Amino acid sequence: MARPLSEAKREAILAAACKLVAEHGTGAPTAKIAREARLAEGTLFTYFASKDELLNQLYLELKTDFAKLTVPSYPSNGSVRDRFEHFWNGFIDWGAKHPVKRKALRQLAVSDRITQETRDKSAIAFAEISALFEQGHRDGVLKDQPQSFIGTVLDALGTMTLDLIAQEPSQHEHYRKAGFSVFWDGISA
Amino acid sequence: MARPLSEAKREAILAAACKLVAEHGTGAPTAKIAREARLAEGTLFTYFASKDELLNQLYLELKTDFAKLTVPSYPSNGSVRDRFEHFWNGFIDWGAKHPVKRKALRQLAVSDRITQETRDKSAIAFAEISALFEQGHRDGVLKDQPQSFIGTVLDALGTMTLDLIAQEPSQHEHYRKAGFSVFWDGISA
Amino acid sequence: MARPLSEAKREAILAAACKLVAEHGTGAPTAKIAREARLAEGTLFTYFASKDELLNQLYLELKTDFAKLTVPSYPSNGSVRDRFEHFWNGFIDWGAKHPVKRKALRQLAVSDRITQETRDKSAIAFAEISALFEQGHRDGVLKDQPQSFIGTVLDALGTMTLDLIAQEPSQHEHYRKAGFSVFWDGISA
Amino acid sequence: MARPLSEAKREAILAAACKLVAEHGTGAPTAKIAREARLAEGTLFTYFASKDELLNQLYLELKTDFAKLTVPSYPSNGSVRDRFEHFWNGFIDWGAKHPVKRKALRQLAVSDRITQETRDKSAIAFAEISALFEQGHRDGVLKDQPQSFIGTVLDALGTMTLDLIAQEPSQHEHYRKAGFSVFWDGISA
DNA sequence: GATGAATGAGAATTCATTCAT
DNA sequence: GATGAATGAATTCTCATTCAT
Repeated sequence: MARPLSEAKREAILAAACKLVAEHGTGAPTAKIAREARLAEGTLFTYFASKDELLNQLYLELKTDFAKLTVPSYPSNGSVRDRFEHFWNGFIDWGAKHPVKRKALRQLAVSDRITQETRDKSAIAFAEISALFEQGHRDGVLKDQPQSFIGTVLDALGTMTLDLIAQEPSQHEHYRKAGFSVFWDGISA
Repeated sequence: MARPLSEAKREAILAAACKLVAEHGTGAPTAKIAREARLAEGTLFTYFASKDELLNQLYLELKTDFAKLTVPSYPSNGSVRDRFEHFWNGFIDWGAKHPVKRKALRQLAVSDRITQETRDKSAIAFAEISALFEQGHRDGVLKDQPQSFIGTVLDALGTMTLDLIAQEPSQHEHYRKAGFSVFWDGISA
Repeated sequence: MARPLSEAKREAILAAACKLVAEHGTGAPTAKIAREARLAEGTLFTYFASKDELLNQLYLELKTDFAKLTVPSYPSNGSVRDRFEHFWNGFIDWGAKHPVKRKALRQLAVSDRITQETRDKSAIAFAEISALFEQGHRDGVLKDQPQSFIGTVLDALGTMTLDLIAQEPSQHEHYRKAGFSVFWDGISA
Repeated sequence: MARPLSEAKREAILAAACKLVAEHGTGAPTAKIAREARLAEGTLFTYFASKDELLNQLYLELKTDFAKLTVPSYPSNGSVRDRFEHFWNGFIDWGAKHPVKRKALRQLAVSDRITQETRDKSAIAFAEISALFEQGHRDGVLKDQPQSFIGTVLDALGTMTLDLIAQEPSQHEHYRKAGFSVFWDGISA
């Protein structure tokens, strides 16, 4: 290869796309994304074959990024409730710290340009918390529902909590706690 | 008057917009919306001055439609829990019956073309359930959180439940019940 | 005829067209013209078969109106110079009094929607000052040029003078006099 | 740079716009202008951000082009009258040689799409003949009027002369001479 | 690989004109 | 005759993508 694709440029494009999709939805023009990334219009297409591919990659990147920062750190000892709360707090703090990424994710989530394949792949990133769910079931502290159901509740209430925090940042801790209370009381047996 | 503006046509446009926005987001072309409504391209603009106005009206219409069908029927006697459940069931059944309207509403909700004014107006449609929240507080059966917080939880879990039903229509009743269980346990004191 | 066309409406349309063409050129929409005339969009077309016809009629009307108010009053005795000056003053005062009509006329004059036929017809309205030109020639006070040339000089300098007055209305009399001085010194032998 | 903006294409667009504006006024469609310039519709907008900008640039270009060809060549010795006549002849010959440019200029001059800023800028191009006006005043050969007035007379009579020549090209020299006679006799003391 | 000019298929919107009422 | 809704071609401008440099 004469000159390898630069990872830095790839990430600059994704970062730019994230910002513009958050602000203007998936209709954000590729030309603006390229400019925001300080690249020429055409260069974007050597890194992503099409806008759809860029959007799908971005979705994946954001989901993975979120999983990476949230999942690994939770304490493997402690009660199931504590571990869920630890996870919840990571979830909320990540989202509150990266409002732009969250907004972009919301836009992408409702777009028909994100394929089912991409959505499926992104779910894998969360596979690692499965262990937590399983233990919860074994211990009988969770309602008798499939993991996917509880995961969905988590996502819905987490998203909601982040929206509330986005509107009133000063109430960050209050909403984080209130949200977890609803979550835990809602899903525990 | 030569020919009065036809309410039927206005509604045909809204119905067409609903369908296409549900499928393709707010980027759905006005020309396609008009064709779907069996009208000429230009006619759309005698009913709605601009695409933005159409989108905002559609949002309002869907929210109001939803409120109209859901809100009024709940029994004014019975326990707070029963009344919440009755409301929840109306919410879920409406959404399950009108998946297209729901999808359109989700698209519109994240679009920056829906003004704050429109969002505020649409909130008024739900004013009538306030009484239910208030009684819940007076009776001490709800957690000590502002109405808006509980309303948001309701919306988040309701949306989630509808998404689950959309994926597995045969599990309609199961998810409706499971969703309410999470909701009630999550918000009751 | 069940109901004869109303002369008042015809004139309302012409007046409205005059105003809007003056402001926005011949691109002024017929719908706006109709509204300005307090008529329905369609009504305009029972008075004028097409926009082009309206524009041509307007051109003719304005030219004729101008001729009617300017031409007839000049004194048939007096020197050729005095009579020219009298005519000039009528010309300028009409134009200064009707700036909207003048602006409309300028827009129409450069438009390719005004046919040669209309332009020719409008020239006829000025036939009556021919006598003045002829006498001027006979008396040898005018340069040896065809009437049309001197008429054109008159039009050019008159238009110029009116533009200057439009810019500085307070200098009306000054410019009227200065303009005539250029005209007369320019065309007299 | 990948491919630099081509000056040739810019000029092709201006030339095409000139031709079509001369023929059909400022309403000439950008699509036709692009086609006339043998470019794709969209390409026009990489050279001019909007139709208004194109129109304003065209106005400026034509005025400047005219000034460049007319102004510089006049002899700095000789009588004021001779120098004015030299200038006049340049003016007329340019206009007669470029009837399309002249027609376009007339259309643009009455259009409200040409901003005051553009008009002011274009006036600067003529700053160089100021010296001629000033000397004329010092020598007392001109009527006691501001430069702008005499400049306006020049423009009005020049335009008129060119219109006459456009109608009868064979009389070019006759009208050029007759026009100057009116101008000089009209403005000299 | 990087650049950005070139492309042309849409996009929203306007408008002269027609015609049902 | 009057009305104004209906029409759809035309208009300006945008944008994903290509490709010459």
